[in-house]
Amino acid sequence: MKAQVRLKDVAEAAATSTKTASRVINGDPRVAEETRARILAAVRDLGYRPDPTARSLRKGTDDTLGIVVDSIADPFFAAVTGTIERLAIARGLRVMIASTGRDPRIEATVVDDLLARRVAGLIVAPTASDHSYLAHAPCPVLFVDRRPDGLDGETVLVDDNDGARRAVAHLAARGHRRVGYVGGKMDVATTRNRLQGYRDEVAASGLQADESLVRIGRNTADEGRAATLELLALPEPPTAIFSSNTRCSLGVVAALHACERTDVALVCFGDFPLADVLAPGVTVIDHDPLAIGQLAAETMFERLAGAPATGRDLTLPLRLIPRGSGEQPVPT
Amino acid sequence: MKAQVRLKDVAEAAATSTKTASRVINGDPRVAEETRARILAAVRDLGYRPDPTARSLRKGTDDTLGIVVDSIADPFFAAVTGTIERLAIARGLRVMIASTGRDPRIEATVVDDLLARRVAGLIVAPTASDHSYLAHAPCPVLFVDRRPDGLDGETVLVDDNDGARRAVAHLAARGHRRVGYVGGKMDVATTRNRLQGYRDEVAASGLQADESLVRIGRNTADEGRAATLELLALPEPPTAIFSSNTRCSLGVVAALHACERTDVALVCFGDFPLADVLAPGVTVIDHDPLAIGQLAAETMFERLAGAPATGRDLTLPLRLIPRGSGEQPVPT
DNA sequence: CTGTTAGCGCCTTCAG
DNA sequence: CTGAAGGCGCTAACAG
Repeated sequence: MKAQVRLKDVAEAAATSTKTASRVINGDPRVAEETRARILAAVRDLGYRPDPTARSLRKGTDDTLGIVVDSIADPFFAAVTGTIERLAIARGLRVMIASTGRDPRIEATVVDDLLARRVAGLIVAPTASDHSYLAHAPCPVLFVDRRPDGLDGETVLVDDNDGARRAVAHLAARGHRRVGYVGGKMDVATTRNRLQGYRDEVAASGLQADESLVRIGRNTADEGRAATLELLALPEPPTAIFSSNTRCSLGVVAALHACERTDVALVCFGDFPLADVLAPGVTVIDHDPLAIGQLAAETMFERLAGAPATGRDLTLPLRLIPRGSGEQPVPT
Repeated sequence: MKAQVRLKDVAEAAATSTKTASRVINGDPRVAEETRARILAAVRDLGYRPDPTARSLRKGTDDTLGIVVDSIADPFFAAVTGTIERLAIARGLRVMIASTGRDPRIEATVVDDLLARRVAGLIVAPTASDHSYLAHAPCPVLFVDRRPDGLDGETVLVDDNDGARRAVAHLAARGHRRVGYVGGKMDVATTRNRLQGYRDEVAASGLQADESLVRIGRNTADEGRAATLELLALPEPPTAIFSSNTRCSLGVVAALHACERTDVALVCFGDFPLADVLAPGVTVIDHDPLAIGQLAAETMFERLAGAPATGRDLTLPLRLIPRGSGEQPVPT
């Protein structure tokens, strides 16, 4: 491998000092035009590329954005992360992505590492645990999808409670009185808020508040499928189901189709591919991951540019998309 | 923010030199037990964490793996990347992920940047362009999904040609003579190989080789949908379709269902959620992204440990999963 | 077994 | 407008 071209080499080739070369590289205007031209020529000739590591060590900061999510393989987070990355690159920023697997200890480790690498900013989907240690982070911190515990962090999210309420209200309006709930583990705020919204609307609409209709702790399609079968096997099964996340939804849909019970009404939190192709189409509460990613990225860019954090939630709107499954009537 | 704890602080607290403290941190055995204990105590007391940037600058290498893929939002690459990341973290390695958007210039930029950051190893899904510049990379390089141009790089992939052939042969065995092809742009080797496999098998099975049946350059679900409608509108439409990638497949499936033409047989390259739930279920050639990620990660770990690259392809097996759509008979 | 010296490549003083 | 010296935090050489 050929030796690395250093700033010093550029300076020598241009018959000047490293500092002046550095000024040109960093766009400092106080350099004579002629000198600048000579240095730029040398940069081109030698193929000089600044060493980000050395720069980072010296400046104490890096042009990298840290992103911490549950799992990069989760389609929701993949879409959010992909959007942020695209916009970051367009602004000349790099991106480091790390997954937590929803483990607070792993989260602490990867966040520590990212901070040690002097990231310019940090975007985190927080797991359940105390995040007060991020109150004095040396860089802007922005949360996505969930509010952090123990800290008034600025957060980009949707109104999970309201979304769940609207889903249940939609079913209630079609006459359903027994609505099942399938959702994830309660260690995640998103899940808690959606379940709360379900319970709020069950109470508000005067639906049957039967705890045997509530199946939580289901984080995979297989668990969602199993939960659905359990609900259908109840002595008094629900006539409608609200699925609280996409992983579950894929299992719920699979179970209903496998049992040929698509007469059971269904509303899912989160859109997914082919939801509109199934028969009946799946009615969803859509929370657009691209919009979330875009708002997160733009907010972070503002913080990096010096705009102070509001500390308030940035709430994105939800859309209910009726496609058929949520409009199934109560069997007579 | 409180000042960073440096190695020097640890050394002073332990009444020794930075070099000895460094030895302890790095597990060098040639340190007296007593000194080691004193230093470890100081590390704990002060909460010392080594600075990866400084270490990287000095050592000329980093414990970070670079991953470069088309798009982190693509489910296939999300799954591959997620698997690699999980395994890397388990081995104490960090991961930097970058997307190219299939643009060779962006690829060159992000690869350059990753190399400038002294990544320990690089895993790349190459875009169309000359990759010979990676022949002398200062770290192990491994390719995934596609073979690089202009370079005998070690590559983890599946046999795209064979998979396409098997898909077409499967349809031919059911009596189909006119099989449509829907696929992506030809700038990607994967696509070229799948189209070649299609053509090879069309010839081998004596099917009708009609170029109007071939729709390439379709990289999104919408484009896949449009291509399907075009095929169905032909004076002599195909009785079966082979879809060459998942993005297309989602559009093809949507179009067939929207037109109520699920009598048209369909085999898709790449499995996707709900493929087994649709009616009929979608027959696919499955290339397991988790297995690809795992093999890539493990191969990279071997290279990092010093095992020389074989320079040969690491080919993973493909499975044809019949679910109904690929077994539709020719209408009589 | 331990410590001193000298950088890695860059940028920030502070003088010219 | 330009340059020389010093140091970011760490570790490889090379002594002791």
